[in-house]
Amino acid sequence: MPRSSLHSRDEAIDRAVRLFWSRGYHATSLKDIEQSLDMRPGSIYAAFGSKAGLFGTALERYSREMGTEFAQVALGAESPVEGIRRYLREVAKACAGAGAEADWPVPGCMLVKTILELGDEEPAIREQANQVLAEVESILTVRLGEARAAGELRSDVQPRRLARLVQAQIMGLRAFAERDVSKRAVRELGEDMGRILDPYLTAPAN
Amino acid sequence: MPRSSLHSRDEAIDRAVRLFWSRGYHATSLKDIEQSLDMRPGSIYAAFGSKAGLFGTALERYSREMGTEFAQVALGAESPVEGIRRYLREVAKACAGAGAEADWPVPGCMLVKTILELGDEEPAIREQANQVLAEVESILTVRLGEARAAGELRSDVQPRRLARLVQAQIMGLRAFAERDVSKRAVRELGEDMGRILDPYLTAPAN
DNA sequence: TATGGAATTGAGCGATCACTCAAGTTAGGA
DNA sequence: TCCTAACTTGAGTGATCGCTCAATTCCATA
Repeated sequence: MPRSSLHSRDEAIDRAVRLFWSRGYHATSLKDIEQSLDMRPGSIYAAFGSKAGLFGTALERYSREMGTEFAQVALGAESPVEGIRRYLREVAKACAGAGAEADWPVPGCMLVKTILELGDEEPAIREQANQVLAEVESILTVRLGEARAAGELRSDVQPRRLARLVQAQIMGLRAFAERDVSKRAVRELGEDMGRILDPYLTAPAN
Repeated sequence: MPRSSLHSRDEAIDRAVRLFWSRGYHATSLKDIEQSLDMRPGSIYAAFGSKAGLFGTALERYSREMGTEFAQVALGAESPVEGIRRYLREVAKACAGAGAEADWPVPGCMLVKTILELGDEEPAIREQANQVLAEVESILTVRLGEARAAGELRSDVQPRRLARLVQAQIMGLRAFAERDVSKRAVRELGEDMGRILDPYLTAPAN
């Protein structure tokens, strides 16, 4: 009976991700959103409820995509630790190539940008980002626990603690890449961060 | 002949630092500034020109204070590398204790928050933050060069490259500390980041 | 003590903010 | 071929944005 939707919700969310990811929450106006999604205020609010609602939906999509990307890169490696190293290299590459036309509009992680930008305002969104970052820590913890069980990591390694160190590497790498710095420097940094894991290995590296 | 100023410019800038540091650029309104500095719009604009001007002045003050803090902590140590390690520990401690009443209102670095928040908008401010971050890299490079010259670091260490790794540690540590995570986790992270330097030392670390 | 002038005030500027809703559009079912 | 209901539209809401400026205050000097 009804009229069908003109816009694909999927594509709208994708565009919102790029928009909020690059500009952040406050600097993105509804005018920007109307233009980028090619939707008028009424449709936007019918579909997403509010600006904060759209941001939350976009953040959820971003988290899922980043999770998939990590799984693809890391699980394709011959070992958990090598998977993390590969991921750091891939992140560095994506950071170095970031731009409007690229996969990543900016190097910085949208989750980190969110918890840095939103303090006490919009606590629901902040909590959402915190939740995802906690999940990332747990995923890394599991992978590193497997690595220890497999004998790749020293038996005295604390998986959760090392997971936090790894997560902080990713945060640091992506924040560093927002500087006005050469692509080479970013790739070298990704490489050096991978080597941080060496002292945690049972066997001496390479 | 004229009327003397009621407000201390110094104190006004200090308050602006805390305000912008915690809330960021966009989320801080002139209403907030009026309240925090106890100044009316006219006085604010007479003294600082614009909101962006005040932010720039605050960013400059922040940078100087952070530079002083690093110098005090790092130069008091027995060696350059030990100085950096001490600084990472001190940063972790400050992050863990951050809050409205503390020295640091939030853990995140104002310079990093700035380059993450401001993209193409306000390019002058972004450039200012970039400049300071480049100076920090250079300061670390010099210190690490001295460490290599003194035989503390292996002769094949590239000071600039290691400096970038260290800077990314600080960025990562302070970004991580914005998560809803225990103080203990933050302090452990600072400790673990200090140990990253071990493989770069000439003498085996204990 | 009178006064020149810097410092301060605060009402209010136009612009933009996130958001609403009545009216218009359009496809599917009867 | 209507009718109906979901979808879209865009002018317009009050609030708030960064900012201006004429009027006022009050100290340092003459």
